[in-house]
Amino acid sequence: MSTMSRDELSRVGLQLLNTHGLADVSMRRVAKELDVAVSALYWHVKDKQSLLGAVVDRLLASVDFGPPSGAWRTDLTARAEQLYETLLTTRDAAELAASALALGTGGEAMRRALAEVSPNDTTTDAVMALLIGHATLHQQRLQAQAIGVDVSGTTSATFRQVLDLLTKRV
Amino acid sequence: MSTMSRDELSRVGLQLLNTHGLADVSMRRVAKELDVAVSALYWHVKDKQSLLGAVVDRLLASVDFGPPSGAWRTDLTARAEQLYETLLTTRDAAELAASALALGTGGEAMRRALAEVSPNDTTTDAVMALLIGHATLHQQRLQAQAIGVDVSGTTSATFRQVLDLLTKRV
DNA sequence: ACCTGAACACCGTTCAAGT
DNA sequence: ACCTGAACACCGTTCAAGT
Repeated sequence: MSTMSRDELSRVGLQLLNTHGLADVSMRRVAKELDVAVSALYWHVKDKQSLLGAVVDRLLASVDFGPPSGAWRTDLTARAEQLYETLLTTRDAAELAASALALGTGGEAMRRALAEVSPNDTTTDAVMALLIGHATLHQQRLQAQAIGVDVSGTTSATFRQVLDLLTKRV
Repeated sequence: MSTMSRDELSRVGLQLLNTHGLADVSMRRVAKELDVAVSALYWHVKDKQSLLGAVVDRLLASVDFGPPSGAWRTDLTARAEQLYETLLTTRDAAELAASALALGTGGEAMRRALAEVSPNDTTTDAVMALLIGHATLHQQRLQAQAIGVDVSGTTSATFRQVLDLLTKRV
């Protein structure tokens, strides 16, 4: 009677991600939140990676890109920055997305959104890599600053600078 | 009498990484390999992340860069490709390095090696991001191909192409 | 079709106690 | 200084059994 579904699982998963971080998005935690047995989850979802993939997809679905303007450089930059912001804004989202992408269990919407306004595949790949890589590295700054630690010698360029370098405008 | 040391731990860790993958580099597994109690490890190492950081550092120490030639584009490309190869050659190395870099627990040698031959910080940051991002995404291809699954719509550009795009040669 | 309960084989970390 | 043993609080996954 709990109307449990794959969609419901990813909702709870995303909520746990936001409030407690990736470490707390466990099968047991999600089950507890839904007040069901852990084993019940496996009826709706293949395994944990598949659940995490659904969480990434739900997160990406919340990003609203709007229609392309026609100027690819503008569109690509705008979309990349929107995605970058989402990855940094949501707790542990960069790590989550990276792993989903690496395992092929989610996050395809990201690549699709970029490919739609990209002039060619190589550029799409480059922006994807930059996005994932820079977001991953940015974590260190946040982490370090939070503890009040020396931050010199770590990633300092903004995503925008790096993106401009790639699209040849600097 | 077992000559256990921080260095020894990272040696065993790297060996486990190569032979069994990241999932098997656990405190308990390393302890078993050394034939000591798990708790003994905590005398030599703060926690698991610190052990993994030491493993990354050991891996990077095995890369031999050679002195700079003077032409930054050549040097930067060469070093980036060497690092890229290392990340792809060693099992789960991309994921491991990404997490160590993100948490600030290891991998600084990577950034140092690139900065040494890079014209400016923004370029260093860009190459770092590309390196981590592209290596992460590349995993999907390997994973997918291993299971004989459709690989279209995934990262297809080589690291070299993407790197050339960044250093403006295409 | 959908869910429970119990079990299996693991985790990281702490800490008193030993030598 | 360095290590053991035991405990604590967790994991993901499977599977017979229930409704």
